[in-house]
Amino acid sequence: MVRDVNRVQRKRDERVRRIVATAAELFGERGYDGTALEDVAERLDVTKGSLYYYFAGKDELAAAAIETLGSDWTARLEEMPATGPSAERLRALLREHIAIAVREYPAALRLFLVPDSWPDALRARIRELRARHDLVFRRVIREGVAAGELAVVDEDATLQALHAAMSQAPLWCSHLAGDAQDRAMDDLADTLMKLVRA
Amino acid sequence: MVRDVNRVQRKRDERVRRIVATAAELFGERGYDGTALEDVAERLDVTKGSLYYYFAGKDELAAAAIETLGSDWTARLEEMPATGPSAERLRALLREHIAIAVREYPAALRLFLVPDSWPDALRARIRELRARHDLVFRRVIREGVAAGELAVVDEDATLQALHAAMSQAPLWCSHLAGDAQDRAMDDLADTLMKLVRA
Amino acid sequence: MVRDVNRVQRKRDERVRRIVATAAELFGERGYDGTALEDVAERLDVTKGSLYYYFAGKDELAAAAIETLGSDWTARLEEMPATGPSAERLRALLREHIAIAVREYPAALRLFLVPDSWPDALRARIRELRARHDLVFRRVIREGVAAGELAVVDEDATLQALHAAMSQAPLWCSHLAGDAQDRAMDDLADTLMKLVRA
Amino acid sequence: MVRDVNRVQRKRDERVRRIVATAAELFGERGYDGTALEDVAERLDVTKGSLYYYFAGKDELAAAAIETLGSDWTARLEEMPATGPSAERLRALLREHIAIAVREYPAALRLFLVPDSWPDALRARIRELRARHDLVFRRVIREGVAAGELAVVDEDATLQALHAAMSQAPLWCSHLAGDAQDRAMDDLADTLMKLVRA
DNA sequence: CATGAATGAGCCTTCATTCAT
DNA sequence: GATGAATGAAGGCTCATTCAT
Repeated sequence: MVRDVNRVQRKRDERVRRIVATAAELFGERGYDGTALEDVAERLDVTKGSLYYYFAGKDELAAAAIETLGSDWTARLEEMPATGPSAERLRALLREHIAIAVREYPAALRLFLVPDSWPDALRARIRELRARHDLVFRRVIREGVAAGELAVVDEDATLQALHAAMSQAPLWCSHLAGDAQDRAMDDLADTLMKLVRA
Repeated sequence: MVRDVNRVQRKRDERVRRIVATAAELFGERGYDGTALEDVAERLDVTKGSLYYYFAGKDELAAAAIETLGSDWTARLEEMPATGPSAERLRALLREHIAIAVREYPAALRLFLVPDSWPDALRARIRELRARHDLVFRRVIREGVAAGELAVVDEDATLQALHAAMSQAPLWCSHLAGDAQDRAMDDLADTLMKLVRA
Repeated sequence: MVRDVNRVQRKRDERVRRIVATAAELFGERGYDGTALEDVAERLDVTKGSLYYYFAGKDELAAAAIETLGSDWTARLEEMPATGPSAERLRALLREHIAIAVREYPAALRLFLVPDSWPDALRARIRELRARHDLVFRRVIREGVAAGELAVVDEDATLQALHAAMSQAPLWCSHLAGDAQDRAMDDLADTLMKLVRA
Repeated sequence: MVRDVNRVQRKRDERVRRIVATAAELFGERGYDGTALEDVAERLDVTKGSLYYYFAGKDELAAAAIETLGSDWTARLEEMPATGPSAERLRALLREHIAIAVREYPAALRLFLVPDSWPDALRARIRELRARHDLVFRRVIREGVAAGELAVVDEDATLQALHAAMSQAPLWCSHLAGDAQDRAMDDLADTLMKLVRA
């Protein structure tokens, strides 16, 4: 019995996971308005109606997608090694953030930086996710500053600038390929490091 | 007679100007998809259909809005004094750009930085406008670098970062008031100047 | 005074004439639904609104256009020489009718043969015009039959068939050019003459 | 299972069939421009939007309507006995064609003979259908001519004339009833036979 | 659980018509 | 007389949402 309930539950979770992942992809690619539930359903090989069995509506699905996307992204940054000089750690974080933005969520810009186009209910949640995301960078910078390795004019302004620049990277890196793209990402990371130079 | 023609023309121009201004506001606030012609018309106290007397369609209206907004903005930056040390001139440009973004086009972000949500035909034009806009900054930086007053890791990356950060300023400055807002804008400008520090 | 009134009247008539002629052209080319008053106005280099000074609305203009077109067409056929053997006269009439249809009113089909797409008020009038038009051919045929030069299975059926075939000529002759077109029209006329062969 | 799939499919087909039939009726009655999807929906007692579940748009629905109508019609003619003297076979074909036009597709005229009012995409298809339709008659005539039983001035012109006359039959036969209508159709068929008389 | 089907609101666009100037 | 301007009613299309099966 309990076994069964668990199995059923696991199956449901797995299904929800797949739906959310697909939705995140599409919302990321095309934005909230540009993504039709039909598209999500089609990519999942189910019908539109089925989605309503798992989510109350488009907004809820979008919320879950953002949640997932934001959490995954932050998690990957949080998993990075936390030792060594602050500058090196920050450089690595920036580089990884840029790479994720360019390669995996080319339109995360829409998810994180233009919250106004999302239904009201989602905006607050987006802000929260962003704050947690922010913390990963803020901590390193703060440590670096405390240790005298880094210096900033203003912590908030610096973080805003960093995020802004990184999130827009896809807009001008996506069309590059191979080495050229890697180099562009390196250039951006190096450029941004000047913001915290002592 | 000629007077009359002129008067009529002036009146039409004025009307077109108002429509475009209103459209720019709304497109800025809600993005392309989020803005219905109905909304634009309503804010102008006319009916949807009337807009078609002046513009062939939503795209053309959006194009005009972008055009106007972009040109005005660039023009104001181009009018700034072009003498003195590069660093000072650049600082002034950044500060002015930020002020315009925050105070007048709080949602220009959507017009300039998320081109993917715009119809294909408009994206190219947006890119062009942005390029011209870009040139204002690029020129000063290049001169400064040539004169040894400034230094950049990479010109393109630097410009992208500058623009990205400035355009997003409204997202975190708009809710501040008075002095606090001024200080935040100063902080951002100062922070960004580090990107070109020799 | 009287002179003036006359002059004014003549001017008005001339203007009405031009409007109707233009409307006839366009209705002929594109049909009732496919023709916008804007188009008519534009071709006349006036504004849409002006048309309402001369006609109460689209229907009335269309009525006048049909009237004119129908009358002109019939008049041209009525002006043809009325002497000689019936067969020759009929052959000439058919040939001329086809030529007018192909060269001048390529879409008269829409005016004469599909009356259902016209507003109710116009359909009756169209039928009348067609009847008068019909008479031109009917008379010659009747004379020919009476004189034993021609023979028909049934007068009405023959006339319907003649008109139908001639009116549709544009559909398959229009795309031909020069001699080929002339030959096609001759072939059709000759073919149709078999319908009245003794 | 398979049963179910079949049942669902059959139901869908049946629905599509009804929609197409209704659309054909209305397009036939009022032409392409004169028929609003709203009208089609209303006659089917559904809402406009529902039609889009089955057809991508007005054009596609119109295409299906034409297709069905054209195919059915041609099929019925192709099924007629293909033996006996050419003249007799042709006479039978003409008579049947006229009967179908008058009794079942009184407005086919608009579908087949006024292609100019149809969107470009459909015109080509209409032409194709008409060509296939044409072939039924063309074959018999060609055989008859080869056998010396029939004679034509020009094959193309003859076929055009035949089709034109037959398709317009409804315009002047529809209002007749019973025997009178039958006689009118006979008269037309007999009249048209003169076109191929040796 | 999932599907097919249907709905209804909303959007862009066209156009005949009206009217003040 | 003519123009510029505005209106309002359609009409085509999309899509989130609902629901019976």
